Amino acid sequence: MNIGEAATQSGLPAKTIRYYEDIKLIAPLRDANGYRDFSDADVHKLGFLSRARTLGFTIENCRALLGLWEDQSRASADVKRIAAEHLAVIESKIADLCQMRDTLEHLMNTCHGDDRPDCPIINELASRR
Amino acid sequence: MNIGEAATQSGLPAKTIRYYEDIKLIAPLRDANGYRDFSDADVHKLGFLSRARTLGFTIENCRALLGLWEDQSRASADVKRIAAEHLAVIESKIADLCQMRDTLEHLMNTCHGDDRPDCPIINELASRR
DNA sequence: CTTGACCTTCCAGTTACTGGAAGGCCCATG
DNA sequence: CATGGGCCTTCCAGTAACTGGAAGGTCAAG
Repeated sequence: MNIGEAATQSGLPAKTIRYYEDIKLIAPLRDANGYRDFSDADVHKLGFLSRARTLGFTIENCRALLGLWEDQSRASADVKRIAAEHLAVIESKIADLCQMRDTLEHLMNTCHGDDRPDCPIINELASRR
Repeated sequence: MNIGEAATQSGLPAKTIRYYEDIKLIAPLRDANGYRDFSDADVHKLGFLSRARTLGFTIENCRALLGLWEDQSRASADVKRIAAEHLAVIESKIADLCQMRDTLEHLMNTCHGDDRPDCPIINELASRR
């Protein structure tokens, strides 16, 4: 099938699929006219990538996971380790963002937000520490 | 003062400070030898930028906030609006990450993570939907 | 005078795409 | 048979916010 159909079926934009071929995550065949020809297996792989990316795995994580997926004899521990590392990254990001949110919320609560110039948000950012 | 001292005082790497000059967030004077010469006001501004960036404001947010900081007559509502928009972005990111975390945690709990090949994490990623 | 710590500019790379230009291919309609 | 629209192709550039490194100038100490 052509890239448009593969895009529809996998839920990934055609541009992204071409990019994934560029970085050698997939290698669809080519028709005589130069068009990419995606097999069901290719589309399945794209779906895998789409789901892994949705879970926030990096491209290099995805490359590793694809390798493990295709290695019928890999240990589930290998997969779990990648997932655990990724989970740690996610949790750390969440913690950072929550910290930001709390600080910002606090600042917002102390700022009256009217047309007067006095503003605790700016004051806090400007304060030498 | 030289860039090294400005870096120490502001907590920003010298590279980042040069970058901020590049994109016209700051405009330190120059000594006869070509070295940047940072005033206390410059360093203060760098501290402001550092704190705003720590709170996750984008560079363009920072540019706007700097403008508001230097405008003694701006309304606090202007600042609060930027902060509120930013807060919404942060909260949306947190929600996305929490979603990822929950899904990943669930998958990790169902994966025994030993040396057998069967792995629910991979299976889930591979499942056609 | 040399050494080492500074400083300068410029170029390239990072992540994961995304937009757009220029041009080829395919099918249906007039 | 021509043409138009919708596919497809490649290639180049841009995004955000730095970061690393090379090549070379400056300065203060010994």
